[in-house]
Amino acid sequence: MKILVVDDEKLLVKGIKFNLENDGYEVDTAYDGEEAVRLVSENKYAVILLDLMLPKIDGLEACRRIREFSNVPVIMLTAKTEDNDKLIGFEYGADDYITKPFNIMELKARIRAILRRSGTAERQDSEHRIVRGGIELDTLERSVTVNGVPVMLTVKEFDLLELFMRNPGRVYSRENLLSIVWGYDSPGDIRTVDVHIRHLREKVEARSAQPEYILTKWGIGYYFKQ
Amino acid sequence: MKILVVDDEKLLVKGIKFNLENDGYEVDTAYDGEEAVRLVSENKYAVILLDLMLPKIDGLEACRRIREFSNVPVIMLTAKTEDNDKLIGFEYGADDYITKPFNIMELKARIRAILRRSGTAERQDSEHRIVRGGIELDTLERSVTVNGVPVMLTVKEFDLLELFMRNPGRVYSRENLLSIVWGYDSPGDIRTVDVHIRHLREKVEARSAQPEYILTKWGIGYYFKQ
DNA sequence: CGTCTACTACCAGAATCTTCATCTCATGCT
DNA sequence: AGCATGAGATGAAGATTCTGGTAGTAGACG
Repeated sequence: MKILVVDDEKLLVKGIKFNLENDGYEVDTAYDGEEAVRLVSENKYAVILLDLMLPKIDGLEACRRIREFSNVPVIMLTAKTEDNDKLIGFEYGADDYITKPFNIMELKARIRAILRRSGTAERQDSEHRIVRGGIELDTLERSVTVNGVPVMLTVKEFDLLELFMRNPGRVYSRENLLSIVWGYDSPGDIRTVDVHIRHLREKVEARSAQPEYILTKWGIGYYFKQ
Repeated sequence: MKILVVDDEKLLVKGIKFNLENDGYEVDTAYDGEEAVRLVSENKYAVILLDLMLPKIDGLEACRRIREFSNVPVIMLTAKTEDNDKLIGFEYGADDYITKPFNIMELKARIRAILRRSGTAERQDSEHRIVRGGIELDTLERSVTVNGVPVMLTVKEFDLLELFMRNPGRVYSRENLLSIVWGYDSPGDIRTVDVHIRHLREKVEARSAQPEYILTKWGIGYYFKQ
């Protein structure tokens, strides 16, 4: 399951690569349109993430050229300003688009949607309902119940919980969480994570002082009970 | 459940494909009449959306040729100007027609109607009457009653309500709603959705300040009470 | 031309997020 | 065991973002 990430911001590319690889995808990278087209012609990708603004050949043109020989799904990464990017993207053959800045959770959701649509390898984590212990989470409804009781979560709380529940046992540092849930360009304070974890525990745990699900790995970060 | 979309406006095709795939249909595309006929001869489609103006072979001729070997339902996509398209289309074997520009809800409704008629896989959401709580919605009459009292809705209000009632609990972002209800080429402001939601609430809810049916998912969008 | 619908801009209040100070507790050392 | 240290938990306030409402304009339609 290979994904190609194309953007001239190397930092962004590295961040996305890191996160997607952690999710079990294989990730190639390119920094300009020419290289992107070449890579696509030489490899078989499940999805391509393509920035609009690129050196040499821009994203739209690259998309058009790719379409000449491949039907691989393309997700365009667009800047917020340009309202029409969406349309233009579709016109040139893109399958979806996402506006920067985005957070990794959202990007992953789009990738899952694309893979589901293209029928590629229905992975366990492409499900929109996740149940672990007494916690049930539905990403379409963005709803959560604990032992059958509905719980209202805020956006950040929900995104945190979804990430944890998709990867139980895996420990995330605060830096990881900031970059995944808050976005790659979050300048935020590291302690902010603590506060949201606390709020999440208050809503999800029976006794937030002795958490049962969202546990602390001392000196490292947080994780969801295996 | 495969659908073939044929139009030379790639933008339009992509938009339709995107939306129909999100609804769980499989979508093939073609950009001229020749390719369309070839695809139909090689695949089994539940419905074909066929533009009138096409390169190589126009829509009518393509429709006629398809009819020589297949009874697959055809919905013609016609430009607004030509009033007689309808008749001509039927004459050449089309089953329905829809004038551009249309919005996705309307297109989906036509597709559902065709599928219902052709007896293909009677899906739950192909019903034309939906009742949830005190709200009854009839897509054929485009009428709505709340606790038995008829309510007059505008086009946008009705489309919003229909979408919500077909997918209770599912949360839609404003972007989702814009692209689904407003259409593939909507340049619209995101706040417009809020205003229509408010109007809808004023007509459907007992107290629109404490909505019972059309609820807000803070930071995400709107959804219909489960 | 008048009426109805749709769209946009703007504002105030509410919900959420962030920051910071303080408290508590796990850890490692003596 | 007792203590120092630093990491995590907690509480509260300020900043920010989001929503719902008002209002006014544009556009469609008869």
